[in-house]
Amino acid sequence: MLQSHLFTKTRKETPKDEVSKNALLLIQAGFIHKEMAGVYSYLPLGLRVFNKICNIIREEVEAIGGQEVFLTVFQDKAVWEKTGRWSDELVDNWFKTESKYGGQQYGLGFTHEEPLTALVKDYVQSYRDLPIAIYQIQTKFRDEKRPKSGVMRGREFVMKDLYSFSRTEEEHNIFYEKAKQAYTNIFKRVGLGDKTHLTFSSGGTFSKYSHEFQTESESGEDIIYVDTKSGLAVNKEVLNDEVLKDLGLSRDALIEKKAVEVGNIFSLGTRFSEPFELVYSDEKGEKKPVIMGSYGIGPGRVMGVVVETLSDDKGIIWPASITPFHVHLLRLGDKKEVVEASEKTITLLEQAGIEVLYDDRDVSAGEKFADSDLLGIPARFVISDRMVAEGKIEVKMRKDGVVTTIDNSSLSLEYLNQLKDL
RNA sequence: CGGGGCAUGGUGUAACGGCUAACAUAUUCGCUUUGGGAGCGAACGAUUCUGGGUUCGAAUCCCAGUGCCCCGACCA
Repeated sequence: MLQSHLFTKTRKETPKDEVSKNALLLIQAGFIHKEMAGVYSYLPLGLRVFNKICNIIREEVEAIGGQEVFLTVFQDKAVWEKTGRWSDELVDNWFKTESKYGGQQYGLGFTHEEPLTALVKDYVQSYRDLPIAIYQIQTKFRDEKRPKSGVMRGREFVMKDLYSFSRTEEEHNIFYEKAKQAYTNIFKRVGLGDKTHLTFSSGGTFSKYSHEFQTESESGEDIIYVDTKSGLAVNKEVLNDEVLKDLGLSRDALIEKKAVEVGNIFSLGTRFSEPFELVYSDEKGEKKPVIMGSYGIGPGRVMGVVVETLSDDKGIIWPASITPFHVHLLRLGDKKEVVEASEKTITLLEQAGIEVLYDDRDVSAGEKFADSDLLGIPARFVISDRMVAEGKIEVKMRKDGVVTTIDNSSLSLEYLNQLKDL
């Protein structure tokens, strides 16, 4: 990709109407664009990161049997009245709208338990139809009283929401554990593994606990207590002696941390299957309620947390798994030999399946370096007069700043492949 | 939703109630330059958030609205 053609631009100054690190950097580097408070558009760079996060989620969710669907944003009032959740008293963050012709009311989905349960009822009647796990990656709308922290808490945001439908408690628990593992894998793969803790939180009506995935961050709104030994954590909301005893944790070993909730898994029991009469016939022809669970991750929030957690004072630092490009190749000067060497290297890289952002712009070296640091692509290649004369390429790693020079002719496939997996 | 703050070219800022609203950056053109946001010259770019009011005169003072940020409350 030619940087001169890339639809976006870095800014020298940070926007004045943002304070949070994630929004400051993502806007300054040209990944996102602010539309309104709590509402952000994705530009090409941001979308590439976003899509990579979504694809990692897809891989892990499908590995445990999830099947992707795409439900509607518009919500049917009648469906939500079945659980009572159409009510503005019960749900305070609905956005609702109506047709200016018939006056028909629509809700803009803030979650999708109701419509999906209603939908599944049309397709599940027998024990043979179960278990199933259905997920989507979909825009949600929540009328937050106060959007804040950049992309971390918006009025419009995308969420991966997965719902499981099981025949029995035991079957549900098996899936629940798989989901827990899948989530652990996801956060590890996007580069948040070290700082993300499986956290016990309140469970609601149908189970004692739910589990949150909380990433340590000063920008977080939650307080968690991390057990230094196991890495498990307890949300402050549920921390008491009984809980500690339950979990076999000692108060002395806990460390208080601020954290961001990046994922959450929840046993729903029959909370939704009952009002919708979602039942199946078992082997004996007896009707039984379906046991449900729900599992959410916000890919945009994940992107924000990665920026919060991994950036430095020069800019963003992307993990290779979700970087918009694997390599940022800076061409210094426009001498014929330099251009040729650059293009040759790009061909080689792209043949190895490496995504390259090629800074072909006619701007000063300093500006290219500064932009490169800001954008945060993990490996920076520099091809200049000096390098070409020596038959070399300079490689600098964004993460630790380590600079090496490699022989132009020795770009082995092995070497290149590791750039995709740093 | 309660409290506080802010609103000026695309972006970031300046301007005692008083000249043609200034500077930087970005953008465009020319020349020079190419290893850490380069230099010189020129050009483009604003209904000072909106609506009222005070005043001979308002970016500036007052009122209302809107938007944005922060603190708090809230957060399946």
